[in-house]
Amino acid sequence: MTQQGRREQKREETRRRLMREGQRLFAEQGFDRTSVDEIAAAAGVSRRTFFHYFGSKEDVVLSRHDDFERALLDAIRTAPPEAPLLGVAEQAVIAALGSFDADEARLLEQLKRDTPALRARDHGKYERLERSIAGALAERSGASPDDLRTRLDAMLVTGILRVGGSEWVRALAAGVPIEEYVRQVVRLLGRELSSAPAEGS
Amino acid sequence: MTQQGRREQKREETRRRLMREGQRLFAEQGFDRTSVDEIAAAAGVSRRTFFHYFGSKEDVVLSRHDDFERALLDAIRTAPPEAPLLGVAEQAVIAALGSFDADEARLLEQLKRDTPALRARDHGKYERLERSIAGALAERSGASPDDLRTRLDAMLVTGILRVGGSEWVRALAAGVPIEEYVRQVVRLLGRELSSAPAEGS
DNA sequence: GAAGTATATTGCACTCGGTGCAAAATTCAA
DNA sequence: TTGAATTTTGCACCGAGTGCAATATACTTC
Repeated sequence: MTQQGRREQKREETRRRLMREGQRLFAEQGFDRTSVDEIAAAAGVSRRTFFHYFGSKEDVVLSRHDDFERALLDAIRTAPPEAPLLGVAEQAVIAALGSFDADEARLLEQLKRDTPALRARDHGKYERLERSIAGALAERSGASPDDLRTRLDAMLVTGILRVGGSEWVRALAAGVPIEEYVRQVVRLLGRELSSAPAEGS
Repeated sequence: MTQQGRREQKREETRRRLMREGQRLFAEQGFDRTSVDEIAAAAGVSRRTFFHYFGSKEDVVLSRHDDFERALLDAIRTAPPEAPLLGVAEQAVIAALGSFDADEARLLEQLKRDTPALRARDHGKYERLERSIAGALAERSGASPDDLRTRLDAMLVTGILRVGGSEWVRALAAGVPIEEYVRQVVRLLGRELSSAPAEGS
């Protein structure tokens, strides 16, 4: 057992290099004007190898989502069973967004702003996330993940994460702490929805 | 002026044929296992021409969205200015979903269920729709479309449309009228959110 | 250290979606 | 009928993504 994890280590290293070079090129010349071949070459690796690390070009940018998805789902699962939905959402989103590098977040947000393909893929991820959240919520409540209420709840959590996250990044310059920001988002949402719709029309 | 709009008429006809054949092939063999060449051939037109009618393969299926997007946005714009958000959402979603063919909706829902690429593109459309909704809401309220509250409101409307629509299609067999269904969705949402989150944690 | 096994990397050929361009066919207005 | 506007088409091209088989590299065993 001279070196147990040299393979794994090298793999990790290559992955990082691909991400670094990818992000750099994207930032410099835009997402669309950067080809996979270019990224692979910059990372000193073959085009074919690139696809062994990332399933798509978009994943170079969006793979970070997997990290905070995990954090979010964990927070939902470990929340006290009697907590109200918005409370759970608040904690979960804070947990997810907390582990986020400011610079990287800003770049990501900017790339998403001017790259339709990236936005589409991004939303595709949110769609899958929403399903996972529905699953986690269903575990908590004992209901089915396909239950209407469960789906609506999942929709809310996802929406808070998405909109809150994006707006928070934009406000990052002001140095607002995440906790406070998310709390305000949730408060705003609660107020918006407590005004009942017209019942008779 | 023998024929004023024969061009336009023929164009419309070709478009319809492409959609019909596309939907048929998708239903028969699945979205992924149907190529653009196949659709074009079935419609008796060249592959290149296909792309003069649809920007992408997905659009063959999703172009209907444009119709009910218009209906939705119109409903938002013409809503009384003092109406509460959930009321506006309710009316708008009813208006949008009302003009929907049941069979086609079911096929679409099924295709979306087992085609990731389609789901992704679908969500991409919702993303754009959410922005449009934010714009319409901003017109009403005088706020900016980038305002946090406006964005959250737009998120809610989109979510109601998306989840409500999808669930409604699943329940179509039971013959529940749209109005009632959407109203229940909104009521459920309102109840969910009126329970305030824990303020001190 | 050498031999053998597992895994990573690579090149290659291929499919498919999508686009630019210019020529040919069609529709429309004079 | 002539000529302009527009549609259709073919063709060549790019880039993303995949399957496969060969080669190189890391790890294990003796």
